[in-house]
Amino acid sequence: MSVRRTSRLLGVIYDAEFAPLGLKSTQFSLLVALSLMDGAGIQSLATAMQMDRTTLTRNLRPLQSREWVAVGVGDDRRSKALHLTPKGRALLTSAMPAWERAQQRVERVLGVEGVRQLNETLRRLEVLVG
Amino acid sequence: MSVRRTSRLLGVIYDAEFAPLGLKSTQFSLLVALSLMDGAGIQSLATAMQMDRTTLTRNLRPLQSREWVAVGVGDDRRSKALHLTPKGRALLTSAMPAWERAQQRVERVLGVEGVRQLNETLRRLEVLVG
DNA sequence: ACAGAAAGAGTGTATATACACATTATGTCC
DNA sequence: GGACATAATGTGTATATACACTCTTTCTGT
Repeated sequence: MSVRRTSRLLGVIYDAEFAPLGLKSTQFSLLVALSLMDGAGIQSLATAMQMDRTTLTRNLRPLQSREWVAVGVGDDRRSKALHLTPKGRALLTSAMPAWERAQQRVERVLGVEGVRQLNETLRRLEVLVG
Repeated sequence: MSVRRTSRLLGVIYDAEFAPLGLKSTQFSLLVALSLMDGAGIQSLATAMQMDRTTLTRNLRPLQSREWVAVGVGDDRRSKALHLTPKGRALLTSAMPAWERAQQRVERVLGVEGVRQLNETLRRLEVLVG
């Protein structure tokens, strides 16, 4: 349960930096992923982010209504083609400093080695779940 | 975001063990806390678990409807007195082996040292927020 | 004793998460 | 080329999370 609690606490740290932009940490990570996978469908993006497909569908909604993300029809008409809008790209750019600040707050406490260990732990757990 | 993903992954691991009991990992941790703080009010339990008061209020609902937790009026009539029911206590007992199994699955992957490091990392992050 | 501050808790609203089931488009096998 | 499997998504439902606002009860200063 410690991890769960920590997840909540970290959410607070990042959200505090993002709040002035009307952005949440989960939304930020989604926008980052999208900037790296422009045109991707829902399933492939969900897989890349290791989150449930239906969760992603719903997380996209606030991003659509704020016009940060555009959802088109894919070549395969079953699928969607997700794109950052210019507005979304601009927001992401302006959010980077906030992200940096939060990141540095965490790194100052854990140290570079601590962050590395955390990621190593995460990788091992991923094996466990598949 | 690593911590957030780790939190989700661990949730999956524990929930898989608890599922046959109709129990979720968040609910388990709430029942454990309550077994240690019988008669506590909402604010004090929320503080102990480092979660938002209003979140706790709502997390109690499914536990009440399943009759695992009873909510009475406190001496101070503004406050509530939270208690595990006999049914809740029995469930908690029967859930312990499932918790052990999940715990061991994690330990087998991370090692005792890995688990120690993870807890150390989490402790440091708490300082950052708390 | 009474007015106002403060404490304990609930509700409205919005987001995040995921399982089971439904829908629609595509591919495959005779 | 049509029946059937499969793939990409969406929806219904339930839980988890938290901020802003409200309500009720208790305390406190005079």
